[in-house]
Amino acid sequence: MSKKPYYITTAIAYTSGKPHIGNTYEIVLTDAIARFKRLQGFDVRFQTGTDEHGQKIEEKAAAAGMSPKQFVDNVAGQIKGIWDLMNVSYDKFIRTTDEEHERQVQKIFKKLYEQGDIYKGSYEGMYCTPCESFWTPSQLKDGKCPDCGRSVQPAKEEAYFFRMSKYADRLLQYYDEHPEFITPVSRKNEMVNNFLKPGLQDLCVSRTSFKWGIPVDFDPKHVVYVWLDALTNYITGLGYDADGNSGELFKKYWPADVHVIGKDIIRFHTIYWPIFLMALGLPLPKRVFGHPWLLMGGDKMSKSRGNVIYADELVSIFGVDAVRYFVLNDMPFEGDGNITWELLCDRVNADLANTYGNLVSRTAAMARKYFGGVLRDEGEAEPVDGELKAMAEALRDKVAAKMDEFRISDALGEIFTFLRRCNKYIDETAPWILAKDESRRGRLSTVLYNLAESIVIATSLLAPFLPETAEKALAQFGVSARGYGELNKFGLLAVGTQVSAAEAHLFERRAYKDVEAAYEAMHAAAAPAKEAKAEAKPAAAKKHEPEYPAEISIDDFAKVKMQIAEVIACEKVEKSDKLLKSTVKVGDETRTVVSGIAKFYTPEEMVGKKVVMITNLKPAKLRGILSEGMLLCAEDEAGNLSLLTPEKAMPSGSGIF
RNA sequence: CGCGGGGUGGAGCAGUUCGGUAGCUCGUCGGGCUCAUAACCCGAAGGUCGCAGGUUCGAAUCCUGCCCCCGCAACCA
Repeated sequence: MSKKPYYITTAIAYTSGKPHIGNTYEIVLTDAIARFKRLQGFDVRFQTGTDEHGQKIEEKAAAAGMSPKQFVDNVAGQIKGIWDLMNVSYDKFIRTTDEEHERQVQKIFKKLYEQGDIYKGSYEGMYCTPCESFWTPSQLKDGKCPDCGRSVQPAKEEAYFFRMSKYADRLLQYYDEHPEFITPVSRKNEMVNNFLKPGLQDLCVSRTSFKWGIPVDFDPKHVVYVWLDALTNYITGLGYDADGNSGELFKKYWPADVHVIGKDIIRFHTIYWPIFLMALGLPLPKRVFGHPWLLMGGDKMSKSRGNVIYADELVSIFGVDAVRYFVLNDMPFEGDGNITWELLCDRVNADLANTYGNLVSRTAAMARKYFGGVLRDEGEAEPVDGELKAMAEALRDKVAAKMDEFRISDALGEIFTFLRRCNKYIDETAPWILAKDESRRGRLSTVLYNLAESIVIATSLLAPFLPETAEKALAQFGVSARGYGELNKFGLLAVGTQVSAAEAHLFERRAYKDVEAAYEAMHAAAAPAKEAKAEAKPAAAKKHEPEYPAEISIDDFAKVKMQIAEVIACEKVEKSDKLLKSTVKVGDETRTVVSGIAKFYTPEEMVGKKVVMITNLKPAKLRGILSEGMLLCAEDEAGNLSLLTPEKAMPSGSGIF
């Protein structure tokens, strides 16, 4: 009997930086599903990888003084390192810079072009240079830019487009015939109502404004734009060939059983990707699972700190499986999940250490103490045993049912409900009392056997989620994981099995205080002065990490003209929570500056301040107001801002060197 | 009228599709037990299910309006 193939993928990670715990969640989630499917006997292929092209990477690489390729090699290495750290059992790690992928993307592009699905067109419209925006004639106000009111010029940018509308009906039909295609189903209506019903726009699939991408081979000033490049990884990674010479893997595994992705890119996976596949004449994936996001809880943990948490930091404090457990267990099926240090401690202590770890220790300890570590079963059953056995035998299918719906947290819940039942069984049978009575030795042996057997079953089911721990736990009982086919039967543990003589705790309880201290210690080395206010916002902390070149010349510095400016008037910008519009005097000149400091300064206190301003910055419009410069601020880790002011009174207009 | 998600005992969540005694974990309090990682077991307190209307014999669940929070977007020169 040959195993049924099961192809599962994650979205490929964008190589613009180190992935945080939220990104890591997706891969762990997918890994748990993949491992569970393997346990169930499927021939699983699990693919993940990195998305490495695009303007943003081109820019980041330049800022870091590297070539784009060096840059992505470095980040892809980091990402792979974290996936490996998390014990992710992927079969293929694809990179969009892989030669074979690039070659196939070019072929696919050409094929779609030749069959008329892709056509050459252009963005067209009236262009406002300062705003860097295109406008349609109907958007213009009196023939001028609706934002800044200045004149616009007709402009055009050449690009290739994909004819989406042609396939819309077929796609809707596919949705109808495959109600499970979009999971959770609630997202389906969103797609239909927002994108399909109003009529699909053609999708731009090439760019000329940057170079770091896969060139269109018959028109090399274009590079293939992200989605056609990224999405096709799912087939190129299997050896798909656009000329019809696809490899064995592709024949075996395509179409995918499930694409696991973040809910933000559901649209691309449930509209554009199926349509690309239709155009290529390929079957569509069976399912797309859009999981929610993991958010860093608002600063609920005492003194706040920067909010971005990385998987490797968590692992160094809690261990791999505790982190896996947390993200798998605490992520709701639909709504976004929260992560806080307190919740993490809570989970590790209550579930992993107390319920599970302690159950394993106390069972093993009793086996050692009462029977020298040998598990026997003298068959003295009592009615209490029945409930335990029935629950154990039903567990496998309950877990599987939850897993089929991707309800990971519920699946774990089933296992832990059973583990709690095991703890209760110990109370009901009170082995320490049986041990005092020589005539109850037989009963005692049966109780311990039942416990060990229950642990083996539960642990075997836990293995896809906590692979390392499961191995350790089973080793305690001198056995290896039980096959799926036997997991619904109670009583298969061999009599005479020897429990390991060494005591071992699966998980240690963690005090919140200690965890906090450990985290601080870890950061003390990297960032000495880290103190934050409760208002710290993750975005603020993250955004201000410009990647500076190692050094610049004095000429670079000389380009920036900074002067003292005096604020003579200031008001809040309407409909903005961050912006203040200031009128400043620089020498004899009066200028308007818009600054994102409303959270830290009131308009009243701004007036009269002498501040440092960049006066030769290209003007830009913010909220429709032209800002003619920039006020310099210092920003701490928490995102708190402080304006820079001269230390002694200086006249406005003074230069700064 | 930008888009979306959410408001259920102190905390985190389930339940809302197809209305019918409000459920789980943690925490708190009380009790039990001692094999075990101050663990485990039992019991209790604690909820106007955001607000206001409506439909209904009956609404957390359906309808209408409103309030609040959070993402995204806009925007932080």
